[in-house]
This record gives sequence, structure tokens and C-alpha cells, in this order.
Amino acid sequence: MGVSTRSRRAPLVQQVCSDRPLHKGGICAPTRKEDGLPQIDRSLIADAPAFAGLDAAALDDVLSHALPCRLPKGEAAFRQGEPAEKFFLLLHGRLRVTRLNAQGQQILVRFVNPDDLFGVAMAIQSPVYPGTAEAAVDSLALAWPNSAWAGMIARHPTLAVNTMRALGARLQDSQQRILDLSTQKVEQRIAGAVLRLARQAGRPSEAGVKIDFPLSRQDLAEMTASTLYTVSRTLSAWEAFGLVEAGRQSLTVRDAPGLQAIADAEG
Amino acid sequence: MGVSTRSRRAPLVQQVCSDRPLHKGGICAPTRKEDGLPQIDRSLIADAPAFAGLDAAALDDVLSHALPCRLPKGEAAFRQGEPAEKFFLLLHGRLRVTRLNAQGQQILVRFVNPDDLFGVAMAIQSPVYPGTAEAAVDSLALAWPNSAWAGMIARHPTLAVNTMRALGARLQDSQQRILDLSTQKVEQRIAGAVLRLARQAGRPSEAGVKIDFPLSRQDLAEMTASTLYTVSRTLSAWEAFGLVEAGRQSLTVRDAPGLQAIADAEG
DNA sequence: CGTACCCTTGATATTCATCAAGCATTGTGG
DNA sequence: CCACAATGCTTGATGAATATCAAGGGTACG
Repeated sequence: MGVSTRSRRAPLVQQVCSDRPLHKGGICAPTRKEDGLPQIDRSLIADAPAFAGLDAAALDDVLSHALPCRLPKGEAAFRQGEPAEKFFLLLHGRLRVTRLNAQGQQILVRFVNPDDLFGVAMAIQSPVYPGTAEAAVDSLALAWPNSAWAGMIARHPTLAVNTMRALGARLQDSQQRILDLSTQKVEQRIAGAVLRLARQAGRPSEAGVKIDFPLSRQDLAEMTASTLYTVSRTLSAWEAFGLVEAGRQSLTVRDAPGLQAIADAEG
Repeated sequence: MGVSTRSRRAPLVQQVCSDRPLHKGGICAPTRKEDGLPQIDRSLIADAPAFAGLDAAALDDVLSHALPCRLPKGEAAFRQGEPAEKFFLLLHGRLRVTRLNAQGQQILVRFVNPDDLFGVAMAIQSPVYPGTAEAAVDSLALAWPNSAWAGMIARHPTLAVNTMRALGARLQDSQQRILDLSTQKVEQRIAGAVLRLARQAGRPSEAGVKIDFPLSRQDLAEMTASTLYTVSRTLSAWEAFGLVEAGRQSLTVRDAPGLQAIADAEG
């Protein structure tokens, strides 16, 4: 084993971190240029994969139906069960999408990142939103009424293809998550979730790659089908091994390859 | 509690089945007319949701690029990791789609039913198949080369919309499954899986609704992130309560509302 | 300055996987 | 047609992973 610790939790950290040289960094999300006060302008959406392949005129057409939508931290763009009347594109900020079951237990479906579509219930023929989307930080989105959708894809068929791809990517993610839930131990799932967050929302800092929005133990628990207690113990153990730096609603990855080794370990 | 049993397993059956009147039936999949020897003909695919809204000429155009594909029981249409060169529509039979993780553990992603598209890797921009599809019974499918896709959706934009809906529905299913895996106990998940199978592939029989293809304990375990041992114990307990009739690779639902009550119970 | 919120850590309980052994049915080759 | 292997299934005993319960500490914010 090579390392002796009294820490009750942390079987995989111990296993994986023994006799392995420390290693810095590895994850670095592309830095995103900060918009000042956003005005509705073609350039706002030109980079979104959802609108890839549309020319300037098409973008203007698309934009002409859009309404800006400010979402102060904590506010919901929509709530589970509400009639789905709009769909959205996130311009700036970060949203937390959650879903409740009949017994009131909640999971965190995903975080919405800038340039992501969300609330596309009409793409799946659902009359209501299947989840709740609320701002994890002050955010800004564009909203389209569902009624605009049919005309938009009729005039710009590329849109249907792009949306299909976006749904396909999310389907892939979901199936991967099912696989992880079915075959991995909690500690591995937490490692995977943290790495994904660092990739999607990591900003380089002195100590490593810091996750760019408030993230609680409860959030991580709801992402990994675990409990806030187990997440807390796991992060404490990782911190003791120098893999992460954990604070109140904040998390910095110091050793991404180390976390990856945990995620990849044999169960 | 009302009922006393020595059975070690079956907390929920006991709870749920005590003092509840027995109830018959409830699930009944539409019976599907048996095709004799299928020939490639417009009527074969006219009912598939994937081709809804296409007129006769469009259907003929679509069919002109399709190749029939016989899949004897046990044979794979494609295997995980193979380059994705075709996509398929199941005409007849039943396929089991599985997915392996890096450590070789397997889950059962879904069963493909007649009129379902499968192997649509190109819709999600994946160069390889993310899973393996093999025939659970002798099956028959149509196959299109991926190269035909672009032209098909260009000529028939409805196809992109239909495919988007199909992906959306599968995304919905996946997210529901994630919710179930995250919040339900094993017994509830097994109940949910059995009910879904009965709905999709149930055929009415004397004793109730019989699942129409060979289904092992291992299959159910891989669908519910459980083990064949736990599934076996669970089915035994249910059988003792008259909820199901379980045999070698066969399962008949005798009391669907009873199973539903288990699936809906508070954890 | 107090109160709500987030977090930590120990002790205990529970679910369920794992291991082990054996039975039953199907299919197969002599 | 029969022996026998392969496959699928059952059931008990045990143990490990992780949830749950309980108690308290720190920190931000009104």
C-alpha cells in the first residue's frame, strides 16, 4: 500500500495515490470573452452550435423572434410541470436543471452553460417542462415562443439538424451517466462529476482549476446519486491527499490526473 | 402489517400487498399483425413514427436506399466500437442493446421494438457505435448506409424533425431512468422495468400479460443496476404474492396494478 | 449579534452485492 | 435415446458500501 492513513473513508484515493508522483493541472476550459452590457446582436448567437451554419440574414431572422431574459441568481426560467411555452439559449451565466420524482426527491440533471439550448420541451413533444431551470449565478438568456419554432425550422432546416445533434449529445451524456450509476462506486462517480464540471466551467487559478460558480456538497450529491454526507467525507479525504481544495460552495481541482485515476479505477 | 411471511426479501411487496384486493390485468399491448414473408414494400415502413408525414413517393424514395437485414437470434447488427456505417429500422423481432464500460461491466441500454430506429450514431455525430445491438429473437431490419442520410433529410425535411422527436423521447426515457436509479430502491426499479417491458412487449395470455421474448434474470439485473441474485429473490417473492409468474427466461405479469404500487411506493 | 445556511465527523443501520452450493431444464453428442 | 454438459435459476450466509441519524462548528449575511 505504501501510504498509511487513519482516514476511514477514501479507499480509492489511498489505492490510487500511493506511490504516484504528484502532477499539476491538465484541465483548462477555454476562456470566454466577457461581454459587457449585452445588446441583441447577431454576434451574440453566432458562436452557438445551435445556430451553426446559418448566414447573417438567417441569424437576424432568428433573432427577430427572440426576447432577452434576465435571470438573477436563484430565479427560475421555468419550473417542472409548467406548460412549456418557450425555449431558451443561455448567453451568460449558469443554470441548474433539477428534476423531482413523485416522492419529492430531487436530482440535478445538468448545469446549463453559455451557448447551450435549454427548455426545448417542444423538441420532445412534451406539453410541460420536465424539470426546473434556475440560475446558479446571475444569468442572461434569449427566449423564443414555441410558436416561432415551426416557422424557424421551415425557413432554416439546418436548425432541425443542429437541434437533433444537440439532443443526440445529451442522449449520449445521459446514457454514459446511466452506465456510471450502474457500474461505478460513489467515489468514482463524484470524481467523474467534478472532472466534467472542471472541464465545462473551470477557470485557471493559482491553486489549480476552480469551478466557476457556487457548488454545494448537496449539488454534487444530487448529481451522483449520493448524499451530502458522503460527498463531504469524500472531498475531505481528497483534500488530505492534495487532489482538490474544497471550500464553502467552492471547489478547486489541483490534480486532475489524480481524480481521473480514481474515476478510472477498477470498482 | 396484516400479512406475515418468513420470506427475508420483499419488504415492499409485503407492505404494498397487505390488505389490498387482488386485481387482474390492466396492461395490454396492441397486438401486431404477423407478417408472413416480408417483401420490401412501402407498407412495411409507413407505420413507423420515423417516417410519419411522408407521402408514398417519399416512402419509395426512402426505401430505394434500404437493404433488408436478417438477424437470426443471437446475431449482432453491430457491435460497440465498430465504425458506424449504417442505421436501421426494426421491422420484426426484438433487439437487445448493451453497453460496456472500460472495466467490462455491461448494462442493458434498451430493447428495440418493431418500428424503432436504432444505430443512429450519425445523428449524434459519433463515428462509432456506442453500444452493441443483438437479436433477442429472430429479427428483420432495414439498413441504410449513413451516406444516404444527408440526401434523405435534404429531400424530406420531415425526417429530421421525426428523428429529433425520436431522440427526444429517448432522452426523456434516459433521464427518467437516471431519476429512478438515483432515487428508487432496487425492488422499485425492477417493478418499473417489468411494467415497461409488459407495456412494450406484452402479449395477453391465460395467466396475464406475458413478455414476448426470452428475458433472463441477468437481463433484468443489467436493466436495473442490480444483480441476478437480487432479481431472482425479488421475483420469487412477487410470485409468492401472486404478482407475477416467473419461469426460465419467461415472465408473466399477473397483477400490473400491484407492481405499479410497488414502483410508486415511498422508498 | 444572531440566525440561517453550509459543512464536518462519528456512530449506527440498512440495503444489497458477493460468495457458495446445489437444483432444474435444455440441448447435444455418443 | 440416454448421459452429461451447459445454462439458467434458487436460496442461504456473509460482508461491504453507503445511507441515515445525531451533534456540533464555522461563516456569511441581515
